[in-house]
Order: sequence, then C-alpha cells, then structure tokens
Amino acid sequence: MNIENKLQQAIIGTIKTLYNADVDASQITLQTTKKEFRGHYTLVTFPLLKISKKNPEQTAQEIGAYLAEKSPIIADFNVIKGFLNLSIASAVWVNLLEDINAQPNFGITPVADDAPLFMVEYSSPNTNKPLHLGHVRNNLLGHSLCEVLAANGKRVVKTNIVNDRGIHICKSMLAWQKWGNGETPQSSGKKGDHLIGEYYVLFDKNYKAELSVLQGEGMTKEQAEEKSELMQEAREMLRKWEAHDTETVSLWRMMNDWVYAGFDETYREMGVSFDKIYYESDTYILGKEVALAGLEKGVFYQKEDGSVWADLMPYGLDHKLLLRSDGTSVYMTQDIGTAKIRFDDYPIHTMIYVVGNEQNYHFQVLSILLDMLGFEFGKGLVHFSYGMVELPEGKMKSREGTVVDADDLMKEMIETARETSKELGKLEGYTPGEADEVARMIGLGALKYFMLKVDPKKNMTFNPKESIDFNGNTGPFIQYTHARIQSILRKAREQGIEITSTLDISVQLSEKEEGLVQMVTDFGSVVKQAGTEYNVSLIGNYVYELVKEYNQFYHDFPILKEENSGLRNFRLLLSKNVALTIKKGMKLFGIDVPERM
RNA sequence: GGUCGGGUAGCUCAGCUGGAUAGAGCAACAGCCUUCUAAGCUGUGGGUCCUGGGUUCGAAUCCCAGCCUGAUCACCA
Repeated sequence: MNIENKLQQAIIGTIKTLYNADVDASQITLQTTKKEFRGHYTLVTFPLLKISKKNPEQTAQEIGAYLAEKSPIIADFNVIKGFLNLSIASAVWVNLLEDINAQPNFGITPVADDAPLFMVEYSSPNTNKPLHLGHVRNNLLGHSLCEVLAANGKRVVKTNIVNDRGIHICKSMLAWQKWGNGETPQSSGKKGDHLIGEYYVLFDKNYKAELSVLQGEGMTKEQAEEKSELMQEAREMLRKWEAHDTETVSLWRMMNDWVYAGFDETYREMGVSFDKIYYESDTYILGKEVALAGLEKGVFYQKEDGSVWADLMPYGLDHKLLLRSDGTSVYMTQDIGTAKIRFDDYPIHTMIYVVGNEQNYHFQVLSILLDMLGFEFGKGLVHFSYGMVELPEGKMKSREGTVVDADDLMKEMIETARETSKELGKLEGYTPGEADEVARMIGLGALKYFMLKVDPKKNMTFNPKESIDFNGNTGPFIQYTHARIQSILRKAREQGIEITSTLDISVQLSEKEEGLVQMVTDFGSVVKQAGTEYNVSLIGNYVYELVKEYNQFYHDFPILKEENSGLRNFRLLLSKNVALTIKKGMKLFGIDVPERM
C-alpha cells in the first residue's frame, strides 16, 4: 500500500474514533502540501465539517492532534485555516525506499508473459515523401507511449502501417520514369525518401503547368483535371499496378525500397523502432470481405448503384460509404480489414492508434463499425489523438515550401547543440567521436523534450528560426543535471567514498526536499558528503521536473489512468522516475542522458 | 449548419477527477563563477484564467448560454 492510501486509512480511522462516523476514501480530500507551507500532505477539512460539526480550524486541530499522537505515519502537523498539513515520519519514507530498493528494477512493473498485450500503431508514413515535423511528433509520442506502457508491465507490440500504394506513389514513379534519367540514391547520393519526394514535387509542378495550359484553352478547372494527360498516365499506372503488371510492380518495388532505406535511417536517428510493419499493399483489399459479410448479415445496406453503406444515424452520425459502386474499398474499409488481421495475428488486449486529431471522426466511426460487425475489440479501440504542429506563420504548406523536414530538423538541432557546447567549452577533453555523440544526445534531447512536454491533444507551435531552447525547462536542462549528478558520483568514487544502497536519514535537508532526496538512495552517502542546500536543490529540481512530465503523460489517457489510480502518490512516482533515469538513462521518453556535458 | 477540440502573463506552455496568494520557461530588469559543471542559481516587474450567468463554504477547474479559433463532416488516404 502506498503512503497516500495508508494516510487515508489512518484519517478514516481517526474520523471514526473522533466523530463516530463512517466515511469512505472518496470523501477524504488529500493533496500534496504547497511548497510555501510545512508538511508533505494536506487534508482539506471543509468536506468533513458536516461530520465533525465543528469549525474548520477545530476539526483540523483535532484530527491532526489525534494522528500525531496515535499514528506512526505522522510525525508532525500544523493547521492553517481549514487545511491540515501533515508531515510524514522519516521512518515511513525510509521503509518505502527500502522496499523499492529491494526490487531489482526499482518498482517498474516487470512484463509477465501473460500480461495484457497492447498494440500501438504509430508513424504510418506515405512512401511518396520524407517524414516531416508532424511525423516527428507522432513518432516521439508513439514511442514514448510504448515505453510507458512497458514500464507499467504491459506487453507492447509497436507497429507501423506503411501507406505504400495508391495514386500518390504512382505520381512519383511516373515523374521518375519521364524525367529521372535513371537517377538512384546511389548515383545521386540522395537519401531515398528525399529522392522520391523530389519526383513527387516534380510531378505536381508539371501537372500544374499542364492544367494552366488547358485552362488557358478555355477549360474549367474540373475539365482540365479530367483531361490532364499526366494524371491519366498516373491513373493508368495505378491500374497496371493493381493488375500486377510485372514492369510496374518491379519499378514500384525498387522505388519503395529506396524510401524504406531512407525511413530506416530517420527512425534510427530518432531512436524509434517497430516490432511489426504492415504494408497497405498487402492489406488494402482485406476489408472488402468483411464489408460484404456485414452486408449479408444486414448490418450494412446497398444502394442501387451497388455501393455499400453503413447507417450511423442511430449513433448521431452520418451514413458512411464502405464499398464504392465499382466494388473497391475505401480507407475505412481497409482499416476494418487491417484491424481484423491484427487481431488474428496477435492476442491483442487493447489496440492504440497514434494518429493526428484530424482523424478523430474516422476512429469514432471505425470503433462503431467494428462493433456493429460483431468484433468485441471494436469498442475498446483507443485513438491516441494529438494536435498539429504549426509554424509561427500558420500551418505547414508543401506548396509554399514551409514543410519542416524531419532529417533536416534533427541535423540542425545536433549542429546547434554542437556549436553551443563548443562555445561553452563543454567539449574539451572529448575525442571527436565522443563530441559527436554528446552533441547528438543534446540536440535530440532538446527536440524530444520540446515535443513531449506539450499536452498531446493540443496543437503546438514550433518556431524553426528560434529553434529550440537549451535553457530553462528543456531536455538539456535535465541532461545537464543528470551529468552533474554523475559528476558527483564520479568524484565520490575517486575519493574512495563507498556509495552504498543503505539509507542514511541523518542527512541535513530542507523540510520540503527531505522526501525527494531520500528517494535517491544511491546518492545517500554522497549527499551527506556534500551536505549543502545547493546540492539538495539541484537533485530536487531534477526529479521534480521529471515527475511533472511523467504526471502529465499519464493525465490524459484513460487506458493509463485506469491502471494507475495510485499515481497521484507523488513520491512513489518519483522513485520510478529516478530509477528509470539513473538506471536506464531516461528510456521512458527516449531521451539519452550523457555522463558528462 | 452538425460533431469534436482549444482559448490562462508580451511569447511558448503547466495547472482542470473543485480547495490556500493561478505557476514554469523565454523575453525585460537587478544580483551571483577560488569549494560540485553559470546549459545554472537568487530576486523584481508582469494576469479581466475569452465573456456572461449558475451550482458551491469555495470555481481557471463543474453546468448552461454566447464569442473567438482549429479539425472534421468526400465513391481522397
């Protein structure tokens, strides 16, 4: 049982004794004590006045006095207005720490073989252009989510569905065929995904030119789009691809391989990975069967032209097309098919889609349709929806060339980190290889923290000119603090100070930070050695920042909430973070921490 | 128009399962490098928590109405 629960129980017992009334935990309003007051937890007495039939101060005074005398948990108390501030006895912290310390992984739930399996889909790029800023947010959120789930004892399958077919890739293929002169990543030295992206843009450019010529001849925009030879050729190519035309398929395969090689590089640099990759070229046909089965069962209906629809009016939504009049499937149908395949492939407990909020409606509908079709997992789908990344001047527009490329961005971040580090003289004594590594950790750490610290559901603004700060509430600040703690440890070792895992509570600490610092078991002796307020505030700040992040992450996602009702226990959380950070180098959020910087 | 988000300091954002004087960072200003790393620390100034009602002992937080803003509502993916 965590400290907060114990405290709640103690308070419930106290109320029973003092006022002979039964209350349940939900009536006990406990919060962590604000930093300007003394104490660890604060009981708000206002809700209890009806029971005590006394004024707030008296009630607080009575409960506090009783607890301090009778409960071994409480060392001290003070009352300010209706707020009862309680100080937890040091022995309680120590016990907690010893429990945690006794566990090999510091309280991170180990993943059991039969733990619930969560499949998380994220990234999901198109193969006609390189990854951009929006993907960066997606990848970092998706990857962090997986790490958080794993740290909470869930089995996780990270998955990625690659949108590798359709008219968009045909456009790139066609442009390459027409104007590429056989250019390859090898021949040009370009990254495969960037190369393909260039041809996609080239197609668009020529297509636009063609349209304006046609419109100049008096056609309307729609007529021109219909008449466009380029577009017709692209459509023809798609038809050939769907008919398994050998030449088209092999061209498609070759160009997609270039793209995948490029993506792999980007993913590696970003530090994200996948356990299972699905390709739309394999799955795009799957949903059709399921849709037809639904039609047969009478769940869906067919219009005269042969198209198949779902009536979602009973759910307060509209009618949704599932099969076109020519019998081909649409995006929604494909997603139904993909969902089915995944549940056939894995014993999935919860399926999570990390997809932007522009698809909120899509996933709402998907969930309902699956449910209508009788798949019990339909209702349990989670759309981990996140907001767009905007630039100071508004949305990214490929037409205006304002799209921020993921590779360029990471490169710039690392460069900036290197320059800043150099200016500050941080890179002295490093080999060039080590300096590269540190610059990489800091640059990417800044980027990752910047992306992750914003509430996922909100749109966020990214200012590429100002780039990302290295000061203040940033990744580098945490990395820097970590590096300094490592430095203390290093120096302690050099001086032959034994760092034991036993706790020493005689360390002189400020009231507020007592609980915090005691968590850092490994530092016990070292902190004592240094013994200054400065030191304490250093570590306190460090862990505090981490806790804020951790808390925030848990906040908005119901799947996590349910699993972590005890997460409001500030100190327990803290131990997890410290353990993760110190022992595992902050893998939780994918931010690497250098030993020195 | 329907549905779903968002609106908190000059800027970027926390806080929202109701609690104490609404917090950080950036920017501005004033201090602090012979002890452990100044990518830091300390302090000052800066608020109509979009507006108006309501519930409550208590509302940035919950409810209602309105305003602003974004997304979405395709035989696109």
